[in-house]
Amino acid sequence: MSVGNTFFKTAFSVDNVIFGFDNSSLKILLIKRAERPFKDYWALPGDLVFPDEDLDNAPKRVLKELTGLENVFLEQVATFGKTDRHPKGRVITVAYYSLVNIANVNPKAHSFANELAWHELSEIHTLAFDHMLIMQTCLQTLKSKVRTQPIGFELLPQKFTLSELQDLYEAVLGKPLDKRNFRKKILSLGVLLDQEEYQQGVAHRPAKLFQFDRHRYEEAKSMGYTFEV
Amino acid sequence: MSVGNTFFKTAFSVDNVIFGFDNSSLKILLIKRAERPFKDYWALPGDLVFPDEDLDNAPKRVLKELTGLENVFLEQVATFGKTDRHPKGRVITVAYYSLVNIANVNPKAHSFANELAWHELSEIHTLAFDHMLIMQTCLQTLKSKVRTQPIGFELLPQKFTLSELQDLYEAVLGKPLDKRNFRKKILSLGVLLDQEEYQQGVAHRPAKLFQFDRHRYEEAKSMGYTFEV
DNA sequence: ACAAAAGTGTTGTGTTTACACCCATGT
DNA sequence: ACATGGGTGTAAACACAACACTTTTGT
Repeated sequence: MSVGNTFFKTAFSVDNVIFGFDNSSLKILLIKRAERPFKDYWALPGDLVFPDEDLDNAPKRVLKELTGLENVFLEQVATFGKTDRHPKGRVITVAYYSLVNIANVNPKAHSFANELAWHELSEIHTLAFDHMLIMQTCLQTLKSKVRTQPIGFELLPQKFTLSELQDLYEAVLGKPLDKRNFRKKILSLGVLLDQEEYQQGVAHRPAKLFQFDRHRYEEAKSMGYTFEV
Repeated sequence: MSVGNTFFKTAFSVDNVIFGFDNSSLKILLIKRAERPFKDYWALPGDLVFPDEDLDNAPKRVLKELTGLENVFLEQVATFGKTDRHPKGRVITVAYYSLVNIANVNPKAHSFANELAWHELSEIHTLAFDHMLIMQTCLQTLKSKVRTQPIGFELLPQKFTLSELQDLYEAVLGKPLDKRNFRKKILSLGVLLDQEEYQQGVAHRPAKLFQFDRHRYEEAKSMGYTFEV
């Protein structure tokens, strides 16, 4: 496996599927391409990997440039490398997904050169390159991960109600869940901290607010416990 | 995302963790490196990706060169891209794993330039580069996949006994399983075809041979059914 | 006759599902 | 007073775990 010059013909990028949750729907952050190919198409935010940069750093950098966020959930999903996936040359891309709380996304970042917007998942039908496929792969990963690991919280504000959490799970899994069973299950995990605090100014019985206990959450994660919803 | 020349400094490889199962132990196929760096270390078989080759083709090519096998189970696992993972330069590598029946591996392939051998998993303690990490990541993926998808069969000969299948599961999962529960579970999936045929020449009651029903297996796979052992 | 592995059911325990009504608040 | 979503328990069905003895063959 010698590193000969003939092999430096391939470029290397990352693409980031940034999930957010708002008004009970699941969204992802897209940029509108300003250049050809696929000019004016919506696309996943991404960039080439710098030659002196660890691979995992590239999606962090992209995320921070776009949203101002650091230290959020971000995981590698898969690598896409068909020879014809980029019309301008050979570009292999590593897909990542991240989970962010939309409210925390710095709006200043939107003054970025490219047009930037949250899109509801159900309304995305075409994207540049093979980004549809990449997006669907990441969604699939999110779906299966959310059922067995407590990562849903990453998409919510610090304090949330159980109904908000349930709406989120329903949006991700794309199916309705039983309220009583959902609550029993999620509370039995012991990763929710009762804040003894309530919603205010709602035209119905105010809901209790919960926060999630990052310490117990880490324990649960490392124990690979199972959580079927 | 323009494909500028400054970015063609990175080389691109695949590495393949080839699992086999033999004498009730799980093994992987390693090559002994003939060149520096890591001369005389055991390493995962891999190669650079050709500039005009689909990424997924590269591990197929590596597998075929080494074993003579085609059309076996092969899946992408993850991509490793720390800047310092290869002492000679920047090499990003995509890890794949495959499941093969050791008996089918063409012994002629062993006349390959490099020394080639099956190693028991429990006896592998050091490998070249970051291949230990890659191997462990693939093993982890195999473990979790084998619990929920019927991929174990890929490691066995066409006809096998239920005890052989159980031995395999025990080797992969690293823990003993209850015989009666295992049989109930596996038969209830309906992916095993009773061959009405028995072992011969064994010094005990001969076991029934099963074959697995690829058709039903595909159905089960696509239905994402769950199978906890 | 003995050794070796094959084969086979039942019962208790825990988990999952299905389901309907009262409660607290704002208007 | 009414509309809105919040909050709660129980019973039936199902899945899982634990467990021991008989059968068939070769030597």
